[in-house]
Amino acid sequence: MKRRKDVAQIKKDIAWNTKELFAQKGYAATSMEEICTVNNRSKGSIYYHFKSKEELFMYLIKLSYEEWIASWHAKEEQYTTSIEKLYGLADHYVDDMENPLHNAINEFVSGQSISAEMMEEMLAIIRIPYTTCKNIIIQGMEQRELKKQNPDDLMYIINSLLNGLSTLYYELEFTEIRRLYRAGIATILSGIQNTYEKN
Amino acid sequence: MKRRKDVAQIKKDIAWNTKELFAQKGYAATSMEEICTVNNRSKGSIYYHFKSKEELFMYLIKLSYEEWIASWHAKEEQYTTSIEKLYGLADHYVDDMENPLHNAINEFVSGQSISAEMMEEMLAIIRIPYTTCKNIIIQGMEQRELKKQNPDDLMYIINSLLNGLSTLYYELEFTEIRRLYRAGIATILSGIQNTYEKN
DNA sequence: TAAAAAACTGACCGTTCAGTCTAATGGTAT
DNA sequence: ATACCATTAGACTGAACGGTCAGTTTTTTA
Repeated sequence: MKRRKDVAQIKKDIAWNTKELFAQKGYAATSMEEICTVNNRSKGSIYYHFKSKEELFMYLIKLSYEEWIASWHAKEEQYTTSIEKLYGLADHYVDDMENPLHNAINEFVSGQSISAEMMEEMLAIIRIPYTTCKNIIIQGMEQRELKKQNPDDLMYIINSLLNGLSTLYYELEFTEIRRLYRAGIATILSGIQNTYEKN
Repeated sequence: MKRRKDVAQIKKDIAWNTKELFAQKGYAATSMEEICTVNNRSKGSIYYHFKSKEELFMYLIKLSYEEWIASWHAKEEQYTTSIEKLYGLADHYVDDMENPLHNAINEFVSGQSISAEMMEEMLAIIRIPYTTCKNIIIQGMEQRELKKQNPDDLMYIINSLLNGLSTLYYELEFTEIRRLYRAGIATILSGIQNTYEKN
């Protein structure tokens, strides 16, 4: 009863092969023909495994975020303090930056033809990194490494910073970008305001 | 010798009418037919004023950023300290957030069919807010309001934070978002790390 | 007021797209 | 060997796309 090939694995392969395309060109501008090309597969084959472009995209998004959170949990164990974890999280964002599906997702959900439940599903996926960040923050406050304040606010702020830095992809070298991510965390930790009076 | 209508004004009208469309649906997913609809104009009329969809888009981007920097310069005068200006800049980002062309721009430049000089032009436009931010930072350091450090680093960090926060558009209320922008600046100013030893 | 120029229209064109259909392929069980 | 069926290939479809153009209407010119 065993199949020639593991169908689930084929679906994953197709999705991963397609990630770079969606990440670089966006959802609408990526054609099914191009998807066929990068997969060395025919249209019939792709449509045998996915009933639509939309479904393939959603599948890829889910897969990517599952991968993201899984590899973070693996990394997280090697850090102890929450401050180390914040720097580690910054690194994790950098490692993931080469294929930023973020823009494609925004384009996808902004397009009119999206059902309510799909929207809900997408929002739930997007919230994963927020939760990850929030947990670190809460730990940091419990351990008194961080000042006590609204954890949700801080979660949004740190996540926005790390997301926003990804736009430097086209402007700076990779090592420079990594340095800036860490500098961003350092800045948020220690602040930039001069505590001495002027003069 | 005066024309019935000012051609330059018509071009601007068309561009502004189209802004929301590009902002919400992205570049590729916005069709010329839709652009005609929101302008109450025929295809021929649009193409009479713009030689291509691409040109219309570039024109809109330029216009938007000119508007952005102009209205900022008007606001800036009412602030004195650089810290006030940073909060003011955050507000300015919020005011501009309803039609974020940012994603459309990313999609546009990532699409393959873009000439080198157009790419250069686009990058120059995108750099406008960076420069704006940098000037505030330099002033802040000169006035000793801010700690001395690499101004470029800080410019990238603050800009990334303000850009990144815009993705909260779909998740939070407008007043909540405005509060978070200010909280973001406050956080960067004073830092989050506890300066007391733990225990 | 007649002629020229500017502004505009919408049918039309070639191309590209997501998705469909059917025939071919090849592994597996009997 | 044969029958079966999961899988694949790629020609095909209809809709939608960006862009063009011959021709009409409106305004300016002189």
